[in-house]
Formats: sequence, structure tokens, C-alpha cells
Amino acid sequence: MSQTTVSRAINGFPEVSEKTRQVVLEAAAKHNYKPNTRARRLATGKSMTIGHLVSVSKEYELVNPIFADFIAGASARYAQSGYDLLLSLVPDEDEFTSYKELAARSTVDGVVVHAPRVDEQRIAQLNSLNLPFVVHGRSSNTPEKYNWVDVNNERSFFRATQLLIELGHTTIGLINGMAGVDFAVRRTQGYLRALKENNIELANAYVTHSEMTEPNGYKNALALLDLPDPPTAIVTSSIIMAHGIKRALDERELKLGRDVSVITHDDDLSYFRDAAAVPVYTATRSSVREAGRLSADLLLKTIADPSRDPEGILLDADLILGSSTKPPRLR
Amino acid sequence: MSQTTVSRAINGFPEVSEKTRQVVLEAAAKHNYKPNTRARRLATGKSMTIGHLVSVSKEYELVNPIFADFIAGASARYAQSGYDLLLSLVPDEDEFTSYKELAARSTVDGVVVHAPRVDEQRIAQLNSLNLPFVVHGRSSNTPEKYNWVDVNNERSFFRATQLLIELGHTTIGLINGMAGVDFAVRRTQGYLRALKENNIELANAYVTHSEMTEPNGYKNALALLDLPDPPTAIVTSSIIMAHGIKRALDERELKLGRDVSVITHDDDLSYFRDAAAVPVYTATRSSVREAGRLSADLLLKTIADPSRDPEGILLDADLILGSSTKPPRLR
DNA sequence: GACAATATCCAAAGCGCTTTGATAAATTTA
DNA sequence: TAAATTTATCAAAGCGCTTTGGATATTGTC
Repeated sequence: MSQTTVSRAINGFPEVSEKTRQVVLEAAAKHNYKPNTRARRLATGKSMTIGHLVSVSKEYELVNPIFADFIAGASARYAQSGYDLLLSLVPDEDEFTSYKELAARSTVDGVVVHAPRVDEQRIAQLNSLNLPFVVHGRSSNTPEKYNWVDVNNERSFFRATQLLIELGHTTIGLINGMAGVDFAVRRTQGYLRALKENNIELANAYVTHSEMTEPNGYKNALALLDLPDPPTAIVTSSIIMAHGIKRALDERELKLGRDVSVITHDDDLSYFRDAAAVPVYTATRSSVREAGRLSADLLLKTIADPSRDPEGILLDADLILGSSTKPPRLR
Repeated sequence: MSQTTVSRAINGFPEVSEKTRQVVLEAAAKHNYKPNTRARRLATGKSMTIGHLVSVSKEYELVNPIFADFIAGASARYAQSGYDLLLSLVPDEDEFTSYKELAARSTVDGVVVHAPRVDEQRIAQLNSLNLPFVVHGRSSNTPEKYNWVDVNNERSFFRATQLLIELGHTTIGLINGMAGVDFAVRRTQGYLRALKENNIELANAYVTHSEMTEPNGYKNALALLDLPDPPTAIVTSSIIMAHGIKRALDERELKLGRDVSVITHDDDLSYFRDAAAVPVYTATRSSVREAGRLSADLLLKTIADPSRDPEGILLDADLILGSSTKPPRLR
């Protein structure tokens, strides 16, 4: 039997009779034969691989735990379509070089861009490389067209802040992610808009920016509590920071909700699912795993049809009421 | 200039003169030429890829956040040696099938096995596939030889429990990971040995097993606190669970340390680094990122020389004193 | 039953590199 | 200066598939 027939039988082409196909498949099963990945990729000219480059800052050396859930969502879709997932942690200064290499060597058929900044260089660069990509998040100051999947950060944080104001809070802190990262900027905008619409003016010191770690949540909460007029409510960008905030409140013998209200953004991470009937934290919730799925779908569609117009998918976070928000105590 | 010369110039073979090499390299740089990954892999017969299969249980759908840090450690080493990292989340019932496929198609040159069970089937299976691998963890009941990198879990939890006993605690709970997973079993053994050596007998109810999530830490802590004779100290397997335990203590208006002592295992996750001068939690600490690095080194060595005898690397966790452990209060 | 149409199958080319074995040029040795 | 080495380069084979363009066998049509 010829190689051609075997190849067609295995890959489901119609040119081969059902009978022959069965014979081939049985023989393949018997010898545990599977077409060699490397040869197949060379012959087809496709890498059948999606790259996820996660940039790691030299100073911080952090790996954002939301990647685990995002990738879990994406990975399932890739598997369904026969794609592999290539994960690479690169020092952030090497990031574009890495993309260029992936493209030049054609190691991957597409990439996902994580944590875009407000003025994200990578997007124009990737467009010029002609490598299909999807951005998880958006980049406010980037005129280019590109595929993206994002949460409505501005609106979410507007609503969160608005809710606190409606409860009677007027001194509200924001413990946000790193300055310059797009989602953090949009969240600050939403927070500021709510204050403004309610004629509340607050000093810049009520907003902090840092990597979203537990220790940073703690440290920044203490800083806010040490202000001359400490906030009675705090909005924060991550449930991990919320845990740090909680620790700061404990240390100051303040009770979450009663003494200080907290609203957090909740990515619905599998290890921190706040799924009680009444959640611990009032939260703007949006599953990052779902975002991973959608990003993967979008990328696979773009790879299948590269002439496709870039698309943006905007997810709306739910505002979930928990027990961490109450009206402010009278002073 | 012939293909041969170009190939040799780029890959640093000595058969080409320095002058020619420079000419080639300059031309390559000018046209941004990089050898095609697919073609190179087919020609060399190597995939230059390491697979990490993370099994995801259908019921839980959890992604252990320690993978993020483990992989961060491993990824750096792979990059140094020119290897790519293939990440695949597979439903646990399909796991062996996935390994078999990777081997048959020779998609990867080696794999890392995560979260081995006490009686881990995958090890014998992988040995039979002749696919180089390293286990992160060990498998107590597996007679096979294999490469592994593990923490001294038994000893760590023995020391942790011993410390609590020395402080005067006699009723000590253990909030552990899933039953059957090797590290959890060894930790229970260490805990039980310390109790036994100090002639302390406790009912089975003082040990709980579950996925290491925050909500499970909370739930299991409440269960322990509801026992007729509640523990004055708790040992737990993850800093994420420790946060859940803390929440349970808050709810019961018990103070961490003063009312209930807690010792946790601390993987030194980048988002939960407990690095204050006096850490919040007394902990058995061992960097999972370092484990990732060591696993990668071991795997790459094995791939380079497949006849190499399997090696085991045993890391000792540090016992770090924090402020979550105090002598028990008098009742 | 002759011819067209269709269903099956196959030989060979090609994917873009690495590597082997050979040749030509430069250098050393006698 | 001729022969023996060494150095520098190249032509061609091959990695294990997919795919193209034919060839052959089968079926259908009038």
C-alpha cells in the first residue's frame, strides 16, 4: 500500500475507500503508528502551535497567577483543534526580539499578547511581522487594528465606585495594578469618573499602583489607612491584593465591611473562587478562564482566515454583592 | 555560497573559516534570516521541546497556581538550552494516552510529570515508552527507577508538628492536600510521626484532605474548630489554604497565633511571598521555582545522555519562624 | 459493448533544513 | 618542485511526511 493512501486514510480524505481506510487504521492502531509531528509540520508548512509569551520583569520576577487560569481556558480550545501551546517566559526587554524570532523561524502560527500597556509597541510590531495574534486586554493609545478580548474595566470600576458612593462613602481608595498597564489605567478612569460625577475630590495619594501581590495589597492598604483622612472604602484590582488588604485591616483591628468596605476585581481564579451564597468580597467578577477560551477561538479563526478583519470582544464584569461592603460607620 | 556552508556557519561548526562565517552572519542579519524551526527539527530528528502535562480533574477543573512558578523556573533553563516548553492541560483520565501520543509522534524530547500519586502508574508507563522524564515529587509505592526532584515532605511536617508540640500544643490539626497524592501522604506521615513520638493520640477527624484552595482551607478549618475538642494549632499544606484558615479564624473571632497557631508549607510563590522581617506565617519553605530549575536541569541532562542513571534530588524545606505560632492559651 | 465518468490508488516531487562524502584550494613536508 | 596534508567549500542524499498529477480499476450511460 502506498504512502499516499495511508496518509489520506489517516487524515480523512475522501479519495480513499472506507474499506481501505479501515485496514489502514487498524494497522496503525496495531503498531501504535502516529504520523511524526516534525515531518508533518514541515510538509504542511504549519506549526500547529500557538505561542504565549509572558514577559517577566527582571526586578520583580513575578509570574501572574491569572496566567494559569487564562491558559487553562485557551489550552482546551487549542487541544480541540489540534494545536499545541508553546509557553515562554521572557525578560520584558527581549520581548519583541522573541516575537521576531518566532516569526522568522515560523515556530508558531500565532501568539497571544498578555498584559498590554497603554501605549503598546508590540501591537504595531506584530502587525508588521504578519503573525496572527490576539491581545488579552487592549491598548488605549494604539491606533492599529488588532484582535483583542477584554473586560469593560472602566465601566466595572465606575460601577464599583458608584456603589460605594451610594452606600455613603466619600473617601474611597484605589489599590491598583502597575501604572501604565492598560487595564489599570482604565480602572483608574472608571474610579475617577464616579468620583467626579458625584463631585468628590480626592488627593492622588488615594490611588496606589503596584504589582498585584498579597504583600503589596497589605502595604498599600496600610499606606491608605495612614492618611490623615483614611478611606472608609477601598477598591482593588485583584483578589490576591484583597487578601493583603484584609491583613492590613486585621492588624489595625478594623473589620472588613463594618469599618472599611472593600470591592475587588475577581478573575474567578480556580484557587480563590469566592462562591459562597454570600461571597466574602463584593466584586466585579469576570472569568479569566473564559477570556482565555474566547481569545483562543478568535486566534484560531484568524489563523484559519488571515484576511479576516480584526475583532474586539468586550466582556462585561458582573458586579457581585458580597459582605465586604456596608455603609460607612459614623466617625 | 552553498547551503552547507551557510548551515555550518550559522551553527558554529569549525569547518568554515572565520571570514566566511562573518559574511554569512551579516547576510543573515541583513535579511533577518533564521533557520526554519520545522525544517531544522525534521532534519536533526530532535523536537527541541519539553512537554509539561498538567492533569485537570473533570470535577474540580482546578489549575494549581504553583505550576506558574514551577514553570517559570524550568522555562528559564529550557530557553538557555534552546528548548521550547509545550504546555498541555489534559483531563486526568486521558493522561497516559497523551504521553503515548507525544512519544509516538515524537512531539517532545522529554516530559515533566506533575503531582505524582503514591502509586503512580505514569512512571512505569513512561519508562516503557522510553521517553526521558522527570517527576516533580516522588511516588512512594513505585519500584521503578526514575528522575525526581522533591522536597523532604515527611521531615518538614515532622519538624513543623514537633515545633508546635514543643510550644505546648497537644491538639493539632492537619489541613492537607488531596488524599493519595504523594506529597500529601508524606506530610501526613511526618505529622503522625511527631504525634506518635510524643505519645499524642488524635482522632482521624483532625486530618482533612482536599484540593488546596482558599475556600477549602476555610471550610476545613471550620470543621476542625467545630470538633468537641478543637485544635489549638493547625498545620497546612499551602499558603493559599492558610488564607482560608485565617478567614475561618476571623469569623470565629480567634486570633492567628494567640488563639490558634498555624504552620503552613510555603512554596514561595511570587504573588504570595511572605518576606517580611518577621513573616506572617511560620512555614516550611521551599521554592517551587527552584524545583522547576532543578527539574529542567535534570531533564536536559537526561536527554543529552539517555543512558544516564536516574537521579533523585531531595530538597530540604527551611523551617521559618513567623508570628503565627505561639504557645497555646490556657483554656 | 464501447465510451465517458467516477472511484481508487500510486509514484514522485517537495517541504527547508542538516549531514555525509567528495572535491578543490591552500599549506606543509620531503 | 612533487607529494602529502590540511583547510575550505560544495553537491547530493535524506529527515518522514503531504500533495500533485497520473494511472488504473470500477461503474454508469446510451
